[in-house]
Amino acid sequence: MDEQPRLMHSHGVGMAGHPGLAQHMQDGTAGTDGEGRKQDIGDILQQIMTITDQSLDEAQARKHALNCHRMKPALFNVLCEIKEKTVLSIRGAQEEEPPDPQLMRLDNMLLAEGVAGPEKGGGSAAAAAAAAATGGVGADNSAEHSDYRAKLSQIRQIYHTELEKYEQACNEFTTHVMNLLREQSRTRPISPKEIERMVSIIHRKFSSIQMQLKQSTCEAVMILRSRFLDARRKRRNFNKQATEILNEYFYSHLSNPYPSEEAKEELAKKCGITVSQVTKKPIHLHCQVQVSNWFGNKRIRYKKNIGKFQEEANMYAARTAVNATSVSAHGSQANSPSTPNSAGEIWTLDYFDFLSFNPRLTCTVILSEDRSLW
DNA sequence: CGCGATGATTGCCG
DNA sequence: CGGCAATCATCGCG
Repeated sequence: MDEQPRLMHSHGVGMAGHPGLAQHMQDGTAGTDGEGRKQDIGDILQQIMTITDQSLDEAQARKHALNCHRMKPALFNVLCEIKEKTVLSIRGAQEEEPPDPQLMRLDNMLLAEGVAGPEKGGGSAAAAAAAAATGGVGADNSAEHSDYRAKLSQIRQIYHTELEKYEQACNEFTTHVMNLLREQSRTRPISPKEIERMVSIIHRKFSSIQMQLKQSTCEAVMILRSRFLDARRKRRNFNKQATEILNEYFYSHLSNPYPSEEAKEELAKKCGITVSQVTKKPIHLHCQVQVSNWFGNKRIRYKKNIGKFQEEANMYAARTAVNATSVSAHGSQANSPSTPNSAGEIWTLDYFDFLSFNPRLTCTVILSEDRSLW
């Protein structure tokens, strides 16, 4: 290594250019006769003709010599510094980026759908949950669900292989570029920092590609969802037993048909309404929601047209009354109002407002109960 | 096929 | 956040 400083001269590429050429020039100037000159010119021409043959080696040699120059590291550092000041300072501002909210949204969704996350764990856990939930009532829709799950796992697989492919490509490309830059950094000023920046640019580029993948995967899942699980498309009526139970509760709590969370859960369990009905959100605890839906619909529809439900009401009231008398002793008719509206109000509506709004119902209500109102 | 029944969704409100 | 009211979209019966 200590002989490097002399390399340039020993190779003869330093200042005079072509060594042989310089030699001959000197010889030429030394000679005085025209013959010698002609000879020299001929030599030069000859060498010029052959110079292209040597140029590659020549360049290599030159490069090598330059590399090994003792001032090279210092010069390189200075150049890097200058470059950094001029170039990097311009771009330096936009370096850091906050985590993209869109990307986070996509990630969350993929995770929630069981596409991302643990390869088998999330998927099979969700599948198991779905299967367990379906076990209650739906023999028919378990087939639907399995179809859905199959498609979903297909999507998941594609997603993962693509993701892996991208990651691999990213790594390969990064190392390639890094090698290239490292190689080039021997002849032109490239600081490690710059390489780092390049790498981060590459990563950003690839992650934007990944985001596209995530986007399209999300879309695919949404389409799958709307195809298979959109409740409105694939609505199933509750079976007869379930509606019986729900109606029973409704009419026996007619004065306050607002089941608590526990009651809803109880009802859902009793009816076998698990997630048998299709749902939109991640398959979770939708039994209560369904019960809530049912009660919401029932309340509103009952209130809208009590007359139409009168018969039904009487029927269930009679049934609960029979049950009450047959099962228990006589005194406990606390929560079995055999006729509706014994409290004088329909839940939220004041009684008199209600009457004035629905004159045709006055007969029903008044005749049925509560003479004290007269 | 038409129409009422019905479960689910959406927007609004307290 | 839960309930209400309106609305949607499918179901199921005649």
